[in-house]
Amino acid sequence: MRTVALAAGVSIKTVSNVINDYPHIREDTRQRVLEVIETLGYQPNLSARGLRSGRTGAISLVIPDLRNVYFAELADSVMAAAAKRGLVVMIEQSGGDRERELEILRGPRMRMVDGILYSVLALGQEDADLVDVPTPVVLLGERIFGGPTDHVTMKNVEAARAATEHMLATGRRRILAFGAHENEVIGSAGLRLRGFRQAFDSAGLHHDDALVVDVGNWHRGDGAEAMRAVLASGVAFDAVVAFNDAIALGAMRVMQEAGLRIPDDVAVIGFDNIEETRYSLPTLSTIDPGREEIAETAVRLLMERITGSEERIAPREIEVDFRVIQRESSTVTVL
Amino acid sequence: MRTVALAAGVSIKTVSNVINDYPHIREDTRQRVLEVIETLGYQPNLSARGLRSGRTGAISLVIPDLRNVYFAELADSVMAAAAKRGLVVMIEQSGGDRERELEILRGPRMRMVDGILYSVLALGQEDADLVDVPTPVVLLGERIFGGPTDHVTMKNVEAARAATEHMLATGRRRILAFGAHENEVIGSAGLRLRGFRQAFDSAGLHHDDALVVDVGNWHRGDGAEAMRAVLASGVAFDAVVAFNDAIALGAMRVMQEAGLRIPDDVAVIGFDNIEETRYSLPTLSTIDPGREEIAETAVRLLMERITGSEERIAPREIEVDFRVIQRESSTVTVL
DNA sequence: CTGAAAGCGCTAACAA
DNA sequence: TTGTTAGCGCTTTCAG
Repeated sequence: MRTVALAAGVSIKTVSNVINDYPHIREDTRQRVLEVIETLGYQPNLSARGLRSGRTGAISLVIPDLRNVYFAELADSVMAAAAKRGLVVMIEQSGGDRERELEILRGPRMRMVDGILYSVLALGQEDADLVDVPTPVVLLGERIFGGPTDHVTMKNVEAARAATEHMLATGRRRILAFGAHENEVIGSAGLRLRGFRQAFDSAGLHHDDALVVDVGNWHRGDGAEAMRAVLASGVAFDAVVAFNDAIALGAMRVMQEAGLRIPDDVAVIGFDNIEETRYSLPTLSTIDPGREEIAETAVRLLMERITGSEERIAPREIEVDFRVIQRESSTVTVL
Repeated sequence: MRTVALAAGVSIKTVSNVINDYPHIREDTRQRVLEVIETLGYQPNLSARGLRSGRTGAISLVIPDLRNVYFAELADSVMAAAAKRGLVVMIEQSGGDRERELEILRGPRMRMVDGILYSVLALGQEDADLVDVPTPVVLLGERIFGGPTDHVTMKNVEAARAATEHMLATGRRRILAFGAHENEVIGSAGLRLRGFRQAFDSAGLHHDDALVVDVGNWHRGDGAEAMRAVLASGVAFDAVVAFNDAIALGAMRVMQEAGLRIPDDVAVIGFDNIEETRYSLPTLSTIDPGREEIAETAVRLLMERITGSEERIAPREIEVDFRVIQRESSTVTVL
């Protein structure tokens, strides 16, 4: 920078002003400085800037696992939203492990970023206070509500209810609630099960508890395994509301192997609208959780906290809209 | 840090020594300092450290697209390898666009990291010199060989040959080379086609050029589309060697819709061993490219360049071993 | 084994 | 509109 100043015949400060688009600079001075920067190939040292200004231009995205397509797609959307604002994204994987989720939040790495998008699986409502760290945090997901930070999530209850009503509308009655977590009230599984039940209740129908299926980890293999157990148990069903796409796809595979036709014998709907649902055989009906809007909103809220003129604004809870996407797996069979 | 030094009754330098595990410190001094750090909740300022030491502890991973499962899994492996060395990873997506790939490399963001893992799709051999930037770079992928930087890749030719030989061994002869790029010599498509042809040549068999199928982008949808065209053309075939898993899966779907049985009518093998291949129906035979080893090796080489005692070592070309993974899609049908 | 002092490259406050 | 100066928090000589 000193070299640039020298070569352009101005002071260091002027160079700084040019770089930062400080408004009051004579046009020819600016041009001269820009030229010199170009010819010398000068690039600002981000560490120094970070040290001085207290801002690094990076945010962190903490997620359980990139190999999980939902989170890879979320990361993609977050990076797009961040790039629009000139931010880079550092991704940290927690593996959905509680200790690791906390460790990451407290770790020195988080000092390298201006803010944190924090998508947790293991932390729960009782950990709300632990999320209160000096760095701005925007929480994602369904594990903690009413915590000390901004929170962006989807309308889980309503979405699950809509998915279930979609199944009821096609005439199905023996519907699996596929992906429950026993005793969970809050969290994706708990909320989605609640929405599922609401659909039955308000239709004045009874739902057989034998049709509530626990699936531990919501990976494809878990869905496959759980479906095998269901088939082995001999319980009768004509539809599946799966609480995410991965387990829906795993379950579909097992049903097809067992000779069940989808949607003729069993209709299926998932959750997340991952890309693969458009290409599976049959294509999978699902809930679009508004991933891009979630990412965009989360980054926006985080930026507001970072630039922080509104220091004392209360934590905000934002619920993004969803859409029911009907595909082959829940088509009404025309006879 | 000053506060810590004060509270512990030592100098700033001593605190720094403790933090950096400088060897010659009396044990009780170290303990005292560590205690104070703990109680005060001190955390070092990474920007300042970066400014002073010239190292930030971050590396960048430049990839085309996280939504592409192969790259998401690669990113996962890279992050694991980086975490082992205390590094954090910044991911940049290029979209496989040439301008963007170059822009990223030259951008100010790259000043925030100690090194770059650079996985390009659009850049080609003729761009080799452009990759020669001051920051250490390790190149991934098949677009540039013999460039100015270290390079880690898989044995593409050999792997494609092995995949094809696997098909030949199961008695197939009308084998589609699925995913070619016309006129490409280097690059994944070119190399894999070369390996494909080698298998035929050394078996003394002729391969019908009508069975070489161009697929532009190697996304699932492209594979589906290309397979539709093949079926419409009426050309006969009994096996598919697809140059990646995504197009293999897309093609499988189309074949199944068309009533072809896999592997009975058509055997299929892909490339990449993405997780989904273990769960598709049927499960997909594939080439395991040694993703973890690629990531581990790439990070190791990069670290060597960063710590850089071996400044003048010549660029290294490393080819990682692959494995043929046989699954349902290429099982020999027992009659 | 520990302390003092310099300076990494930048921006903010103030002065001219 | 531009220049001068101080200092962000740390590591690194160099002395003790």
